[in-house]
Amino acid sequence: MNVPLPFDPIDEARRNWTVHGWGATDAMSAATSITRAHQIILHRINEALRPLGLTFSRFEALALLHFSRTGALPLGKMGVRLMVHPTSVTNTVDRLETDGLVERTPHPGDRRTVLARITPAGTEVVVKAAAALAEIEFGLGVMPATSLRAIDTTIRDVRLEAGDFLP
Amino acid sequence: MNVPLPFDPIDEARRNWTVHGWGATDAMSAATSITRAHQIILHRINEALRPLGLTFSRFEALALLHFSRTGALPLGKMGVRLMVHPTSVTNTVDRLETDGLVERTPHPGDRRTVLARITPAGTEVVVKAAAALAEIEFGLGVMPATSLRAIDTTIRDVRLEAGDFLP
DNA sequence: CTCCGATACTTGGAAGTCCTAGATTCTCGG
DNA sequence: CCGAGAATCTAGGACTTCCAAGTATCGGAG
Repeated sequence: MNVPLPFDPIDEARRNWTVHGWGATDAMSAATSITRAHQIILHRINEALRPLGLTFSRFEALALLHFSRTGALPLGKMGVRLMVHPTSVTNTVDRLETDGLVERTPHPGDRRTVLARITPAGTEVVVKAAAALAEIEFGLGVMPATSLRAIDTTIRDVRLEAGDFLP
Repeated sequence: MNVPLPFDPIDEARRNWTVHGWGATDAMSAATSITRAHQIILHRINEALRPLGLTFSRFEALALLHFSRTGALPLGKMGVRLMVHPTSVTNTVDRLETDGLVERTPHPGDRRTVLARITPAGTEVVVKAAAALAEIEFGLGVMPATSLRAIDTTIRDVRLEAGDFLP
């Protein structure tokens, strides 16, 4: 399988970065860590969802619809809420529709807008998927609750500064 | 442009998650935050590298070669050090080679192995790119040094548990 | 010395993300 | 009321990542 390195590759990068005088070492290290963390948890999450025929992004879209009052939302609004590009939503909804978990319906009153509506099959799957993800704790089982909260709080500043939402 | 939401979408997800009794709310929140943070910094980094004709993954590969004693490494070793799949390295080196920033050379003594060697053009570009990234602080300029360190330390546990390296 | 499993890389395919560029449809100011 | 600009979605392309399979090579067991 995957043999672990005898040293931490990010520590090694820090050393090299410092030796070469490239600056912003802490930021480099944090950015690399976040990238790797994303990779690890995404892999674990998708592994847990595979038996259900879902991926993380499709699950997120499905959960958003499930949470909505009427079970339907305009694609554009979904993109904003999920913080992804509009074309990604089109792609995601395409797949979900192919699998019968969502259906597109016209918006009454605005013919530009398309609504995605979760189907009964979609509801059934999203509930199972949520249980599967809670089971593996989103791949973050080793992290104590205080660390999880700390990550949240710290990253909130970045999201805020990036203009995701108002204070 | 991108109008900020009047509320934090991750907070909203926490509420929904809790109301539905889906469990592991803190883990869900942290996983979503990490995903979003990755998205934000990757976008900023690639923006800063675009004028140089690089992407983040290509920069990482180039920097690794630049740091190596001889300027050349087997592709397999690069994959382990960069913590990505072997086929991703093949892809990345393909692009870098097309742009004349690295060249493939045979390994003396093992004909299975292919070495990627950084070229003078590659060296020139990677130094400029490092300066550009330090300039924008890897998209993490808002984060104080203590937060950057905290992120690092916390995520180290996840990477360790994922088998990235030995303690 | 030969054979067969392990290693190293590449190919082809599936997913996801984003961007640029259309085609519709709505809205509001003149 | 009508036309220009804004808003909404889709199409096509670039990029990354991964997986599954295939080819070539090495190296140790018998």
